[in-house]
Amino acid sequence: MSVPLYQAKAELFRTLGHPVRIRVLELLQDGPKPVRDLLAAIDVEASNLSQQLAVLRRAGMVTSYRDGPLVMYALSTPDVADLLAAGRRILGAVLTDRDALLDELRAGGPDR
Amino acid sequence: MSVPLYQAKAELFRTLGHPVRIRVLELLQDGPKPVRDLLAAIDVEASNLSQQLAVLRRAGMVTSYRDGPLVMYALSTPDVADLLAAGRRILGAVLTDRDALLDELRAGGPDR
DNA sequence: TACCGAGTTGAAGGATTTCGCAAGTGCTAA
DNA sequence: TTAGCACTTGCGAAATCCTTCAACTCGGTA
Repeated sequence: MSVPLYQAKAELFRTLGHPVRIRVLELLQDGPKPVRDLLAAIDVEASNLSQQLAVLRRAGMVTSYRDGPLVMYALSTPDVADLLAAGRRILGAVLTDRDALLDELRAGGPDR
Repeated sequence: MSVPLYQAKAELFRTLGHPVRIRVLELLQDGPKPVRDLLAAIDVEASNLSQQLAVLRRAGMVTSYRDGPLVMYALSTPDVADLLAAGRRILGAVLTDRDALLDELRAGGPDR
């Protein structure tokens, strides 16, 4: 195979590995939105947002189309929302584990 | 919360954004494994693997313990497997879309 | 036509990551 | 104690990513 599967997977996840891109995807979960709205919600420069949108477009995670004077973006497949949800679940699991460890340390662990 | 949620999410996904780390997690889905085995399966230098394992450890996605002369690694939570599965699903959706486009573009010989 | 708002693109820089080598730690057996 | 396997860590060099600025395209409107 030309691009090993595990490399394609890594690229997929790396695409999500940026705060602005995550926020865009989360905002688009509620339906298509114009760049205007994303820009108003995210606090980032227009050109920067545009660059991040381009990354998401190249990765095939969003699609865009023009609606009069506005450019609209939408998730290319609802599966993206599943992935975000799975991420939320893990984040919960991992963070509680870490907090448990922190609490253990703070309480004065078995060895010091 | 000290770190905004969307940033924590981005870090989580970025952790998965590396071929070696993806392979490690997939191999660990079948149960704990010593570094030896990972090394034999992945084709990467020992020091490099060690560094990627350290990244996964810091992110809280795997745990390690020593068993005699070997160091064992395991997924810290089975939720990680869910995330990988979700990734696989999206990859399917996104790649078929893209392949359809590619086929449309080239109508010709196999290369790359 | 000229102009303006909405987005995009290209390029430069600075910041992060990644990689391989060399050196170091831990455990076990001789 | 010495040797040796199993890993890990420190550290530059190279590759990659992120951000910003300036310039550009596209629609709508006067």
